[in-house]
Amino acid sequence: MSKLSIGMATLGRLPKYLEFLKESSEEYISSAYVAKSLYLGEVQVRKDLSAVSGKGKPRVGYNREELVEALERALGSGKTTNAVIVGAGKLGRALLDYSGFEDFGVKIVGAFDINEDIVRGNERVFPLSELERICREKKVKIGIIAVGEKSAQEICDLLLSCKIKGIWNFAPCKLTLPSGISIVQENLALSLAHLKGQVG
Amino acid sequence: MSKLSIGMATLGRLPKYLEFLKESSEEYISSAYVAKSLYLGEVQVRKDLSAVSGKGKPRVGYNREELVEALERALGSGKTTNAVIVGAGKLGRALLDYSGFEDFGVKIVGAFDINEDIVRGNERVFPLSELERICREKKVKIGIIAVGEKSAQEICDLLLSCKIKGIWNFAPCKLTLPSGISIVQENLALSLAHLKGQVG
DNA sequence: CCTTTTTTGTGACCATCGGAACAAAAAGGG
DNA sequence: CCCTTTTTGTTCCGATGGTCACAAAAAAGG
Repeated sequence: MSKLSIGMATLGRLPKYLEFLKESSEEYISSAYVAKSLYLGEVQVRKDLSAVSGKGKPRVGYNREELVEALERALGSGKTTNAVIVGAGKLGRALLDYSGFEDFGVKIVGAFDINEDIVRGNERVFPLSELERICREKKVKIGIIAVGEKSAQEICDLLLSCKIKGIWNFAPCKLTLPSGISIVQENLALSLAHLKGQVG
Repeated sequence: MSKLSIGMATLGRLPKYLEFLKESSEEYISSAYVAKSLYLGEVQVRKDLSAVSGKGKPRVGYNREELVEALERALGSGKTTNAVIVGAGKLGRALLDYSGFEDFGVKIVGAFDINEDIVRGNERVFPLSELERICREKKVKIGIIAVGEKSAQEICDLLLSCKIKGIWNFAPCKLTLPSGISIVQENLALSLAHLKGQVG
């Protein structure tokens, strides 16, 4: 059944299903086929798909078109959320170029930086002074912090004053925010540390 | 007690504890104080610390110096693991500049790219043809894939031929590898999608 | 010495996630 | 019409992670 909240792990796989199903041209597709193609478990695929649609036919599989529609609905492809990046250093520009956010219905409207040289050199980078105006005009809901640890809290407060509802923080520090604002703390080093533990 | 394997969630917090404890100058520190300072739960702090040391004194707290030593041991600060980045686009260079890997005892020895302009313009970027030699000389154990989806598998195979033991893959695709090789799949868009679900 | 108080350490519970096993449904063949 | 086969959908189990509650230990004060 289509639940209101889809688990994070499932959500992460939905774009892969969507892409795969769009490329196919079968009328019906089985979970086993999808699983094999994407190197996933069969049960996992069925659970994921049942979370967004639950309309498979035994002995036949899933109707591809129905499934594509259901996936697009779940991913909110129709209802795009706008986001901004603050800090247009290497990380900020990497995120600006990262193609993959659209898969989840998130559009990066631009990056903002205080350094005028960076602003001049990049089409989608704007001066920080325009942050408030653009957030207002584009109804931006998500702010991505890609500045250093020292200015992260300051930028966070600035974003909050722009009526941002969610923060994605790449700076390696804890931010203080009022309740009602969502935050996701990214820690790039963490995955690497885990890998180090495994390779000994 | 000091277990052989520390959970990933715990591991991610250890550098914060270490940094905080190094900055302090108390002889004894309580879990409540650490928790409050780092915005964590008290029990979480105690469980984390007991995973690396387990030497707290009731009514007194943890001996700061002992704890710092235990944390450094757990993070393998003494035993650094070398890593290379393949692909020196914006993401690769952002990772090259990211300070925070050292906290976990991982040293990025350099990035590699096939584009000679990028190689010439960056001191720590080398031509891909030197990958094998440098991996051999520096005993590199971890390879970070920061190239596009199309060449990811090819680069993965190349890294394997350089005796890499672990892969950190930023390309949004599944890689096929032999058993015995560890892989961590990074999905930057996933966190953002989760945030979108919360603010939507 | 004994009680109180503070702090550590751990056991119990809940949520998420993934995999295995199994029940249910639908097509197809005799 | 019934039996087999394929595929879905669900239920159960184990592992991880986080929080609450409580037991255990050690200092402090009478």
